[in-house]
Amino acid sequence: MGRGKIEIKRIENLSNRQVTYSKRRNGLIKKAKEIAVLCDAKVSLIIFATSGKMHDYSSAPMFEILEAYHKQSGKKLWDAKHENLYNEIDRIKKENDSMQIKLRHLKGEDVTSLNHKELMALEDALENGLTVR
Amino acid sequence: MGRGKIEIKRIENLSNRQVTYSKRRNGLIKKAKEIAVLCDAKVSLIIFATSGKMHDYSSAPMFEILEAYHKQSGKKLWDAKHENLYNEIDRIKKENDSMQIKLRHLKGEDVTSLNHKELMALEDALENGLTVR
DNA sequence: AACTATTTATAAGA
DNA sequence: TTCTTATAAATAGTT
Repeated sequence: MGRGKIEIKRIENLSNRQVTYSKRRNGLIKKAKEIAVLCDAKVSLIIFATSGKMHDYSSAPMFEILEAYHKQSGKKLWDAKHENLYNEIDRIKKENDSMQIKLRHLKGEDVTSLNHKELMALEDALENGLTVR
Repeated sequence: MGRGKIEIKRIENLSNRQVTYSKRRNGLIKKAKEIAVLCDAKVSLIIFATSGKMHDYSSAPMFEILEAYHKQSGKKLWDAKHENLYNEIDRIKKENDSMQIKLRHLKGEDVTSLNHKELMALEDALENGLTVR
C-alpha cells in the first residue's frame, strides 16, 4: 500500500527500515485498539525495534492478559521465574524439619547427655543452613 | 475500509461482530508478521475473543519477549504470581528463626529447667507452625 | 465463504 | 522528521 508494492523481506537500507518501522508500528497499534473496541476483544501487543526501544498496547492490564495466555497456551511461561523460589522454599523446609527433629531430641533427654562434639555439629549445621541464601 | 465507513465502537450485532473479529484478527496477525520481517522487529501479539478463544503470534519465543518487556516496562508483571511464594518463604523463615532461638535456649541450659507448661507451649507453637501450609 | 465498492494504510517523494 | 499523494491492501456490506 503505497506508491509501489514491496516484497515482505527485511528492508536492508537502515533509514528506510526505520521509517517503515515507525509508520507500521503506529498502524499496528491503531488496528489493535480498533479490534479491541469493535469486537470487545482483549489484546496485548509488544513490539521491540532492533534498537531495543519498546512500544506496547494492551486493552486490559497486561498481567491479566498474560495470565490468561498462560492458562490457555500450556506454555510454561513462568516456570523459569518460579523455579528459584520453589527451590528456596524446599531448602528452608528441609532446614526446618531438621531443626524440628533436633528439638524433639533435645526435649526428650537431658541436654547434658549430648556431648560437646554433638552440640558443635548441631550448631554448625544450623548456622550453615541459615546463612546459605 | 469497505463499502461503508464505520465508527470505532463496539459492534452490537453478534454475528457482525464475530465476522469482523475474524477478518480483523487475521489482518492484525498478518501486519504483525510483516513488521517483524520488514523491520527485523520482535513482536508479541495475543488476542482473546469474548468467547475466550485465543490467537497469538510471536516472532521469537514468547517467554523471551515477555522477559524483555518485564525488564523495560518497569511494570511488576510477575509480582502477583510471586506474592504467594514470597509470603510462604517469609512464613517459613520466621518459623525457622523461632526454632533456632528455642534450640539455643535449650542448648544453653538443662532441659529440665523448663517446666512442663513451657514445653507444651513450645511443642504447640512448632506443630502449629509446621502444619499451617 | 466469495465478491467488490470503498475506505484506510503506507511507499515513495518533497 | 513531517507532509503529501499515488497506489496497494484491508475490509464492510452484500451475495
